[in-house]
Amino acid sequence: MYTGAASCAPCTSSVPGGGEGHDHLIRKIANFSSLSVQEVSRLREVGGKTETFGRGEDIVKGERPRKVFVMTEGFAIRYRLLEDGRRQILTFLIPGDLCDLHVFLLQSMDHSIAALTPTKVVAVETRDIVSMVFQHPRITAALWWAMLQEEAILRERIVALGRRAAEERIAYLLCELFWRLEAVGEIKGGSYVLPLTQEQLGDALGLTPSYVNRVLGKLRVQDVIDFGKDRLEIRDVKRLTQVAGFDGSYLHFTPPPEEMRRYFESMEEGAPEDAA
Amino acid sequence: MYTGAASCAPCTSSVPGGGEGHDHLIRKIANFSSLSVQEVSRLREVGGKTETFGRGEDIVKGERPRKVFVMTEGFAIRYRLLEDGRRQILTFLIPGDLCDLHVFLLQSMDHSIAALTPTKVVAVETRDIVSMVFQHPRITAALWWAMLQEEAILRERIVALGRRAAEERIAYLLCELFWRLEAVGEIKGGSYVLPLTQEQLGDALGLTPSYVNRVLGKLRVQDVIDFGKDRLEIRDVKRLTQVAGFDGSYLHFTPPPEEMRRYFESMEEGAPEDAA
DNA sequence: CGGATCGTTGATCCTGCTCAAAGCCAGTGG
DNA sequence: CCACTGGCTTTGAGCAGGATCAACGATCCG
Repeated sequence: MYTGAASCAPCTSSVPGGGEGHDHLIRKIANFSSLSVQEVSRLREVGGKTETFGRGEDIVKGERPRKVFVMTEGFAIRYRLLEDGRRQILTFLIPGDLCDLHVFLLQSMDHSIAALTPTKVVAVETRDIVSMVFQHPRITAALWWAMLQEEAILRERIVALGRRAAEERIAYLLCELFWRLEAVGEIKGGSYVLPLTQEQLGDALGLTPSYVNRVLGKLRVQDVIDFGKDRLEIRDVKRLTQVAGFDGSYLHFTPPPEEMRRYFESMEEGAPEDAA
Repeated sequence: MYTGAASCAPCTSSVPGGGEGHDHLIRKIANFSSLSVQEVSRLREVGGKTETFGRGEDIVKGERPRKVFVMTEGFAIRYRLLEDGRRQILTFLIPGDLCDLHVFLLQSMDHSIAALTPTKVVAVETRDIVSMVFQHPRITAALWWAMLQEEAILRERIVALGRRAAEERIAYLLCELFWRLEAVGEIKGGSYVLPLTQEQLGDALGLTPSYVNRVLGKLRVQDVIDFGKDRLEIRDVKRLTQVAGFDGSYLHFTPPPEEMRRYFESMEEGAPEDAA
């Protein structure tokens, strides 16, 4: 069994095992379930060519999606533009995130994805994903989990936008990114790479750049965080968490219920019917 | 082939075929893909006992989810409470909606679901869903699609909360519900059942009850809508759409790309590998 | 009839927006 | 090495969309 780095607590060791492939993804999944060595290598071999995008470049435009992307390096956003130029950033994509696990069913994307920094993605053929899904229940479960997490993140954003004040929102987002980056081993000490302008932060949180600036300033003066030059330093995690009212349980970095694990394992060897 | 009511345009005929089971679900799916008669009956037989909930009752509390629910009747909300009592409504559930297609993977729910009106749901065993998924690729595709749609709705809500003004948000939500109800045949003429208080509307849109009231008043005076007594009457769809800046394409009531359809159909008869 | 819940309206306040100008780089070109 | 530029941050002054609070009507229901 490959268990990877299964803790939620700080941990900065690098991922074991070979190439540059899906290490972040595998590591992220390891927070949730343990895949067998076989499964891990099956996952690894599901790779297409690596594609590279420059800062600001669109990874997926509005049109019909063809492939699934796995982020392997960089920082990207999903976003939507309104006709009058208003922009809303929907999510941030970090290494290990799946771009569009099943959008191939759709006629068109309802939003775009752009790289904020030089970004690498592995493009996987839809067909490879689908056949893997039908062959490896445990991998399927892991991918489902990733989708669930993604959805939970969206819901949490809704809560933030609907019911939290500016300061809370900002603190919340910073907490969330901390946990997510943590889960793929991208946290060094108390800080992480955050290649965002204040305007982009605002576009994610429904705020204007100047106001974001003021709030950041306030948090800096209070020595809670220091956000500058593409890097966020968290000076006081406790305070930040508290300001945010953050509770990370929605990220579900926690193994699934025991029976479910068993159930998926039992499907591994054929007969899906005879589950305990 | 069962094609059901596959149009997006107004249509009020009732769903053909037997019992009270998953008719709304099947009808909704029919907007997107056509299932065979076999598949439809397979779907129909995946039913557990029907459970009933009264107005205001919780359907799913915070705890560990065990089953998948399919809404067959009524109107419900997913919501989250913050510690200080603030509430955010995340989504509205209408007949044909799946409650929690794969949350069984999680240790705990991060939000709750409550009935706004007397509501019926069919509780399906997780295991039945999972085995159906592995046996019927086309059904799987349909369920995936439903999940995608759900996610798109969440994203669109984020856009609304982040970047739209109060009036736009309200109009937007009303448009969305119109389309969704339309897709399951719950629109009569220009109006639909909307058993919401203004406070609940506010909780969904990040607004206070009084302000919701003012905006509704304004829209009523302008003869765009009339919202009263658990029913919304749309007086001027064009104006409403325009006020909202609504574009329904994110709901993806549109068949999937041809090759994908073929691909899933090809998997129907065994060998997942030999796709065109 | 009394009580609850919900809708309506007004007065007032404040969070966060707008607009504008000035500083601060990092990169570029001379 | 300097000047210039363009993006980003910082700060200020003023404004407004929507919040708050409070009171009063409806309506429903036992």
